[in-house]
Amino acid sequence: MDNNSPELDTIFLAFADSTRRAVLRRLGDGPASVSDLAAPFDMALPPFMKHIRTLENAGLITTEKVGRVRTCELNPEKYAAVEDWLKEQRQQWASRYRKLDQLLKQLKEKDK
Amino acid sequence: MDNNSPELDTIFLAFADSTRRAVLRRLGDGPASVSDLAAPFDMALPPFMKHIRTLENAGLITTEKVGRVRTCELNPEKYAAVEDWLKEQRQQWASRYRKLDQLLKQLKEKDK
DNA sequence: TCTATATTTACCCTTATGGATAACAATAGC
DNA sequence: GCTATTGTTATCCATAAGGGTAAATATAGA
Repeated sequence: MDNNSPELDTIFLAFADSTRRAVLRRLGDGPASVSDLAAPFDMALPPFMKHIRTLENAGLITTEKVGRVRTCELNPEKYAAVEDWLKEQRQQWASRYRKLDQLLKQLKEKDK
Repeated sequence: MDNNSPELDTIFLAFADSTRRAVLRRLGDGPASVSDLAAPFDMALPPFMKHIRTLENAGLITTEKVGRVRTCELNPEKYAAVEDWLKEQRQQWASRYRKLDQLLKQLKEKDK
């Protein structure tokens, strides 16, 4: 993925908020309705819905409305764009900095 | 790292801009002065310096001024916070979604 | 010392973001 | 059919973000 990518903009911006990160974490346990997701937060529903829309626009979650209830679900595939970008960064460091090899190994070690 | 982390806020926000991502990419080739970094962009220096400060505040780069010239250098260690966060996300998916095992393997495969 | 270079400071402007409220659907259940 | 529940729409507000210009600073070099 090119650095000049509106997709990366929206994904990273979506990550840059603790409420949204907490929602993503919660959705890791499985799908949930908007009000269930909102419950832990001291925030009115309309602004909370904006966070949901931000996550959806970034492609990090999908939502579907059935009856009154909108159910949200994690879309882990989208994380691949971030993984790819980070991977490219690491590869570039490796090609330049010899002394960073150790760091690279440490980072990879954590993935295991 | 906790989801409720101002550090992650600043790091992800720093990533959420194509100019800043391009600067990071460039710094992967080695240290550079502010004006050298700014050269490829159709942007005045003062706003460009804001990007530099954003990256520095996030801890993604370090800068040092010697004489007239401020030299910027990548600080790859800081990327570990992001790696850790992504790793935690993946682990949570794995504990819940059986069918995501395949995706996990694909993501790890890309790291090699 | 004069001058060109490399920022830096001080403002200004427009748009985006994160929050709030109030009022409006739309559907589930009795 | 009423009523409570679950979103949604419409505004509004304050602050932050990304951009600009003009002028100041500081040092390198002739």
